[in-house]
Amino acid sequence: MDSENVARTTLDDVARRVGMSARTVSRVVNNEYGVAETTRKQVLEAIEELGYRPNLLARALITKRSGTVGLVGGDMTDPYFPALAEAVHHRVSESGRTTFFACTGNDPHRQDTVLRSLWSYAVDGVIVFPAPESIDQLRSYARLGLRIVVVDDVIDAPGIACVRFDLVAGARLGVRHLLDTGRRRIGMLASELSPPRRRRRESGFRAAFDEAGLDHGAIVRAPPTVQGGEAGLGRLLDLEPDLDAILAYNDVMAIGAVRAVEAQGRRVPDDIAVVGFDDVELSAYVRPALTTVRLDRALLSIEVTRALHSFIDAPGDRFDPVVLPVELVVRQSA
Amino acid sequence: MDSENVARTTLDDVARRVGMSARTVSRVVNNEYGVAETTRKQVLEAIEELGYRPNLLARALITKRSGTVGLVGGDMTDPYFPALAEAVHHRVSESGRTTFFACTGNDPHRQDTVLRSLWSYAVDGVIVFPAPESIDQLRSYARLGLRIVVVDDVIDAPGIACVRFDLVAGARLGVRHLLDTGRRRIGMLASELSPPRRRRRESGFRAAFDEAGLDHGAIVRAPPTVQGGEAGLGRLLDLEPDLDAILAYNDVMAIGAVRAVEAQGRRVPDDIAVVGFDDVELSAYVRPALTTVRLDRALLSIEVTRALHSFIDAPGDRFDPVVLPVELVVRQSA
DNA sequence: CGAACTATTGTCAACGCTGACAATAATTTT
DNA sequence: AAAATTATTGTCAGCGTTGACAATAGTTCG
Repeated sequence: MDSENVARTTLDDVARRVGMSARTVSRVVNNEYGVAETTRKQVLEAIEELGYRPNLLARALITKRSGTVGLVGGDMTDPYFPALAEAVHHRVSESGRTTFFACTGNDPHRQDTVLRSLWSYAVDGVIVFPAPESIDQLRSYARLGLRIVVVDDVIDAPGIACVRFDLVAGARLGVRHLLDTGRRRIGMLASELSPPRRRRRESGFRAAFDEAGLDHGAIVRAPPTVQGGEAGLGRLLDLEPDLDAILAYNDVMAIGAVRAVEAQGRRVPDDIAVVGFDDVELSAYVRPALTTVRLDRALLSIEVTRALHSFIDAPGDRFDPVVLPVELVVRQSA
Repeated sequence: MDSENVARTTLDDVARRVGMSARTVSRVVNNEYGVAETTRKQVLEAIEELGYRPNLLARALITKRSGTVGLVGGDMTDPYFPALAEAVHHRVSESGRTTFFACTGNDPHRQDTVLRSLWSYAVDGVIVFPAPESIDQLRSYARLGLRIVVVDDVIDAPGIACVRFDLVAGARLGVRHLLDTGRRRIGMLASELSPPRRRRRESGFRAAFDEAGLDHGAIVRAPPTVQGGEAGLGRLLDLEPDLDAILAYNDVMAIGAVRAVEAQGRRVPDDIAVVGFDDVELSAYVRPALTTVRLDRALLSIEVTRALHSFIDAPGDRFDPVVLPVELVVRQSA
């Protein structure tokens, strides 16, 4: 019963079986033009019988294409990721490709490992939520021929396309909503993972106050997690004890903030209003339901795969940066 | 500036640069024994200068090993998955391997595509949450030499290891807790995705009543999502209007059930108690916090990678099935 | 009927790497 | 000093495919 020595069935095996050359079998497998109908049938039968499966490694080694796409995120446990991943997968599969997901933990070193693997497996392209300080790394992979779609950053290089949300506008929207509803002591919970160049929510935050002729409130950075949100809110309150609103980096931090506020015996939104970013499913389920700046994943998945496909199908290596609109979803928390 | 024709640097390129054979360079790259220290340095320099990166495709084609592992889940948006994925990734990376994630949408056909890709890329092994009705498929991939660790199902075949939680005990635990707290009209929200052989929560549910000498309540199957939980609860109430407790397939359904109960103007747990399964992070954040049967992901990730590594490192293709213990986490919902 | 096609199949090299083993140079041993 | 040993490097084939092109058989046409 034991069967360790299961040498994979190869083209040659199938070829021998039907008394033809491997090349002909290859033609059948790839649905190429110019195979007699009778031959095709015979070959297909033999393939079935022998359980032949093409070796994609060998194929990709020659064709330099693998029919796979990589989606590289920072953190799978960020609830923003999974639904986006599903959507991307879906769109990508329409072109007959398989998507593999990987994550970097926002560590440039891990990102390098991941990209190396993907590149080396001749993926047709990757979509990356870049780890901090990894622009040069991305550039160098692009130079090696890897087609890259970068989310949420701007990198001007051949082979790299950029898709991002208009986060500055998003933050403005959030702050304006808070100002409009009478809040004045507004703090911001930012992410400590964002490198300076990517702190666009913070820019928007400041800009909104500038435009209103007001001074902006304190900005505190913490890990973009529930715990981070809780801790960050504590620090924000230390800086500004009579805070009446906060803008959070994402919904997860916002949820942490809400928890921390309530743990203090204060109420959301009565005492402190909270606005998040993302609009993950969770945000509607939580109580109070989160008011948040929606970063529409359906939209993102469309644009990101469009960029990728344009790279794959077109000969060029340029793609104009795309900026996606955002919208404020008002629920209960603000 | 344009640089489309970036032929990858190969071993030969490096070899030519230092005036040695490709084989020697290969030795350096793979840290093999028997290279002069001076040569090694020269080669490393050349590698650096030329930006050489080994072509893993070519390597894997020969060695039949790729240093990668696949984790195949049904649904990324199930919050159980991401943290498990992170944990698995972490453990796997300790052996120097990279993990790729893929999902099947619980569709056997998609699972086939995914496994074919992974197998074909010579992954060292895969961890699979199997799609329904896909046992034969898994068997056949095992026969092709793919090392498989199956979660939550039992398949007796060489090359397949099985790791699962003791869900029967889990359901019993849940029901007993409900009975102990005075509930009598207990319904169950099951998953419509589970094929009969995998309905172990349902078995446990029934068993608990048998043991108590009582008749069990209604079982309703719905999609294992928040919406599914909401809808399922509605149907359960139709069947049994004075329900006072439910056991849900997972936390996500439980959350849906809680929402539906509250939408009806009833209270959790006062009117209807709810017990879930999984213990995802979310369950502690939601209000009322969920009472749930914890399926410890840390534990699962350990066992699952242990199984995988035993396959990879050992010559055998047998691995005794592992059954993991569960525990009831009592919070507010029951 | 021979030339000119078309349809079908085959041959061979190459993709970039490593396994097996051979060759050479340097060092030790007897 | 010759033989044996070790350290270092090289040669060659082949992993399983496909691209480029050759060859053969079958058809069409003037």
